[in-house]
Amino acid sequence: MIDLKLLQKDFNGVSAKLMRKGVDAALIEILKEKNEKLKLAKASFETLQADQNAMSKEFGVYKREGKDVSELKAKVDANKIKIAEALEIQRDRHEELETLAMTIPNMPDDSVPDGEDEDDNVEIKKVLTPKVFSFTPKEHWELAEENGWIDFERGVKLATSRFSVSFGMGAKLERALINFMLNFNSKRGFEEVSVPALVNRAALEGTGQLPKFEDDLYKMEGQELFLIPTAEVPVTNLFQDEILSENQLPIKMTAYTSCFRKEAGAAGRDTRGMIRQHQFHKVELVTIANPEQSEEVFYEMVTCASDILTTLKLPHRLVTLCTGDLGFSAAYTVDIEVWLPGQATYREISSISNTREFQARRAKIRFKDGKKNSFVHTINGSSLAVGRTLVAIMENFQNEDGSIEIPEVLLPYL
RNA sequence: GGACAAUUGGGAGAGUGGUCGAAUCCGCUACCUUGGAAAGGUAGUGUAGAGCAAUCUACCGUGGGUUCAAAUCCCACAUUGUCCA
Repeated sequence: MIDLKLLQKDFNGVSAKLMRKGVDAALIEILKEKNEKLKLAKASFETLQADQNAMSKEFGVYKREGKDVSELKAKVDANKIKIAEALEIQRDRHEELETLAMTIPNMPDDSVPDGEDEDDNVEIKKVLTPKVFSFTPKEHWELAEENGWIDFERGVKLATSRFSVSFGMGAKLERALINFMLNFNSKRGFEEVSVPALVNRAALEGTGQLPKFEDDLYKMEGQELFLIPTAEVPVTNLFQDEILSENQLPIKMTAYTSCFRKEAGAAGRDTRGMIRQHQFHKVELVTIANPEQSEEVFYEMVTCASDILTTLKLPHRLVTLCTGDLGFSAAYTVDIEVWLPGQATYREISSISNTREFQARRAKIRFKDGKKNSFVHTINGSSLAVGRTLVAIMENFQNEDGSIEIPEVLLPYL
């Protein structure tokens, strides 16, 4: 959530940053007004309540001394009505403010380039050179079917479109990749955690998926539980409402989970193959950090994800997301895009974001910062989407006859 | 599914309708003591909001209610535990 105190203090600065992310200027103005109105409402309620408390104390004294309380009671009763009214107003205003504030995205960092969409993202560097094929490389769905690794029709039969089934080596490779990545991350100091795939509303509000993006989440019938769209949600919220001690930080974690997304806004995109599925496997990295560490940890995580691809010998590039492509909670994001020869293009395989205090403020994750409590920074990133990694392996390591070389580092896991 | 019990600050744990933001112990922090440490001693130590400040407001699982006044009484819900099916 946006820092309302900062908004009051530096309205122009904050609104300039939010406007870069496409937030309507009028909305920011309204937010500020609502915040001021709430403060006023609170102040008048608190004054009345203070009077009430004082009179109540006096009441006790009167009783003890055996004095007549009827006059005092009349006063107190009258005040009570005012308090009820003031409380009502305060509640309404609080709710109004909250409703609006929760839909305002994080402020982009100054270093984030301006831009409309992914075409305006800025390449940082390329790692490994794509191999030149002596034949026309096939797309992964062809290879997957030829090798009997993935069955798209049967996925549809079992569920609906955008579901698939892996068989044999396809399934083994998925499992191998998951284990390989988790081990890789562990060696880099990320503790492995295993978390629920269903979470409640508070968790999703904490990381910013709710209230704005409910349409993209699968919700349980008759229960306030949702399937997680990413492990970022349960892992980050592990520390919801906690005050950590400074020496616990940074808390570096890695988790494998299935992820579930309705892909509501992606109708017609990537309809073939397993690039965009409703359910997919992902190994995630999450760090809860001291603000002083967060930038360093962020790059550590980017490097970690990139190194996994390098170890797998998969060519990829790093790009900085522009304002238009930046997610709701992120202050800045680096995407890693893997080379897909079949499509002759780089496709997103990982996304690492520093949300700074944004999620911490929502989820109330703080730490003892000397005498006072401060919000931590939260950084999350995919240590690779498993399905897309499998796609990359298929397309990059295909032979002319349609067979596929298995990356050496995965052999021990098969 | 049913019966009963519990839910208090970082942890343990007390709490009479008003003097309770809450005893006590542990922990933690600072200081004293020491050559240094331990032990011991002294003081401090929940969170959030408003205010220059004094100070004020809210919070004892969650949400309601009774009352001038609720951690304390009532109701509902949640969670945990024990017992029964």
